[in-house]
Amino acid sequence: MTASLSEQGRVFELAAELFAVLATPMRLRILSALCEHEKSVNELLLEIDTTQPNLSQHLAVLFKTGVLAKRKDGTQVIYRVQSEKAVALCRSVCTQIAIEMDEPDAVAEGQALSPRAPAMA
Amino acid sequence: MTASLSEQGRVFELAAELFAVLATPMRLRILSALCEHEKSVNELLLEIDTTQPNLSQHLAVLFKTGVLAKRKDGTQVIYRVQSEKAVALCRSVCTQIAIEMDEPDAVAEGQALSPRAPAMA
DNA sequence: GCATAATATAAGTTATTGCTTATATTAAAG
DNA sequence: CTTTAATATAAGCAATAACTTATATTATGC
Repeated sequence: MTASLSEQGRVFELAAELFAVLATPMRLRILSALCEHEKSVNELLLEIDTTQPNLSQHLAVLFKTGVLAKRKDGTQVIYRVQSEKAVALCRSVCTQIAIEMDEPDAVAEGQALSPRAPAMA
Repeated sequence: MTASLSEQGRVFELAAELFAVLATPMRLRILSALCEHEKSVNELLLEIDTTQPNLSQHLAVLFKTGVLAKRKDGTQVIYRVQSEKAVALCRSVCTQIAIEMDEPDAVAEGQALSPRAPAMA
């Protein structure tokens, strides 16, 4: 933290924006699914359990913020990961959380996301 | 990404929760201020430019999620960073954004948070 | 004990967000 | 052309979240 101090305010705004984009389980699920390989909306719809419009909306958010890229193939639209850095971010957080879910002991001593729930933080 | 696959759903929920906690400039500012050293609410109030209740509320969020810890000293409450991992996360994101703000060139080629705005992603 | 300083909580307001249902677009197939 | 498949957009709604103003709590100093 403690960025350049000159445009610090702007930095925090942009960082908060990025965190907000990743702050929903649906979008993390989508991102995770696309980590395997690029997929069409229909393919995603098969494994993600939501409605088509809802999926489209989330994809739009991820696209607009540069996390995903898309390409048209005939009548289909194929999405793929664009920002490897965003993926790396999610991966490290999720990995850490998964670890702490398996080790409920380490949680008690103050590195948890929540005093009760195991987490990353 | 792509966590344990067993409790993947829960992992995404917790990860999204953490991201949500960090998804506001105010809380990033607070965290940044507390990175220097622990501070009382009043001290924070001097450098953060918001109202006292608003600050208290944000501190409560950061405390409840384990990002901050607090300690009472007489009539004061002194907050400090509890989750070094959360700090590391913010630091890496903010650093990356600051770098990209200084290098508008690198942004154009698809690693930006937004097609327009420079960012982390 | 009373006044005051420091912090927290409550209540109300507004804006945003995620979801749903319904409709529009676009392209391929026939 | 017309129909159908694939995706996007629009409109509406309910829940959440951040902020404000006002009030409550708690501890200290007199």
